[in-house]
Amino acid sequence: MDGMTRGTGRGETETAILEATYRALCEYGYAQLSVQHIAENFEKSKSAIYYHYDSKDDVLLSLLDFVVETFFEDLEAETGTDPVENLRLLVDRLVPASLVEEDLDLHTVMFELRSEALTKPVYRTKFTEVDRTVCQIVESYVRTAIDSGVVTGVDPEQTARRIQQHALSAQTARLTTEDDWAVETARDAAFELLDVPQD
Amino acid sequence: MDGMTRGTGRGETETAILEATYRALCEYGYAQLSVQHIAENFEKSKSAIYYHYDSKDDVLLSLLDFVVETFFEDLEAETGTDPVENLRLLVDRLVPASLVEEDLDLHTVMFELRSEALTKPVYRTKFTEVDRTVCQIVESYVRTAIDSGVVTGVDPEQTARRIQQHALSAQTARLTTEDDWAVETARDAAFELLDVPQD
DNA sequence: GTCTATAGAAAGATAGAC
DNA sequence: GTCTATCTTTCTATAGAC
Repeated sequence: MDGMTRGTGRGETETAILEATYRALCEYGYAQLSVQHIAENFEKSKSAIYYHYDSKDDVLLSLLDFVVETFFEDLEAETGTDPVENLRLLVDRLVPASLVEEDLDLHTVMFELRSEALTKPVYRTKFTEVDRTVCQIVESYVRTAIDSGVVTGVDPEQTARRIQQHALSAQTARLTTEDDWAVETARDAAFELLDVPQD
Repeated sequence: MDGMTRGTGRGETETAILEATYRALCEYGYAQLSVQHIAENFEKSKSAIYYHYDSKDDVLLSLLDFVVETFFEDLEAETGTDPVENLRLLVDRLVPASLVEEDLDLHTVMFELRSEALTKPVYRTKFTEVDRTVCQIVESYVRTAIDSGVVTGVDPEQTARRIQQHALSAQTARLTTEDDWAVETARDAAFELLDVPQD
């Protein structure tokens, strides 16, 4: 039994293909990505990819699910007992001041796939769900903080939506411009909404 | 002399090619775009495109300039005399509640090109400049409103940056999800920053 | 399941006539 | 400047051996 693939309906080879696609997508971007590029990041041959997936589109749709799973696993990892601290950590993960390479790659792949939502309804539906789920997670954390009495005077739903939006704009700016003040601006705004200091 | 091309260094045919590329980009998206698709939206042949441009990349880089010019022309159009009203109109153009098809296409093309900034430094540099310029424009409008005494208690630079970020997140959400509350959230937040009612 | 080899289509780009 | 025709490369996907 492979720990990485348990319960996802993906075997080891499928996972290896998706990881190769992930790396190739970081390197080339969606527009320049070919099955050959995927194969170069994969220990087996190009044909093996077609044995496990019907088409290039099929691989990329599976990658979408794979990446979204990873994103939410990272987002909800290690929760403590202090509601305000948990909220702070959540916002910090949603709008990180800086990214280690691993997280930068995840954001890059997410954004590359998101950009396909402009022309492909399946992608659009998926990212609608992603953004809704982010809002729901933030909202639940805000509600817990309110119930504990430490955070007051905020509307959980509106606050969650605004934080999600700040995360989205920070991500877009970080990945598509050279300026990093956008991330700081978004972080400041997000923490201001909660009347919670950043550290 | 053609009014549309004056001072841009583009002839009629170059402009027609860029307009065709614009339409093809809306229809197919950057990843699926081919020179053939451009030619299908163009009255002349594929070879004519190569006579006027060195390569597909060359066409798309020219489109980038073309689209950015159009964006800023639209943004700074028709200024009135009331500083607060001008500011309201500016924010309304940056974060429109809804888009007519023409503006939706412009935003779509801008976003398709922006997504290339992840892998292409030239695009990244351009969008860095775009976002900076948007901030500068908003900042100048805010300063004018402050000088007139109607808007008070805001830092022009920070406010401008936040408004630009709200515009970016609204655009991303509008183009990549099915939910439209994101746009309302961004608009509300932007107008709140100025303590100016939306209408 | 994985390989090599290749079919078949589409891509970017050019040649040469007009 | 624009055309048709074509070159060359690259792409997606498959065939058939192992």
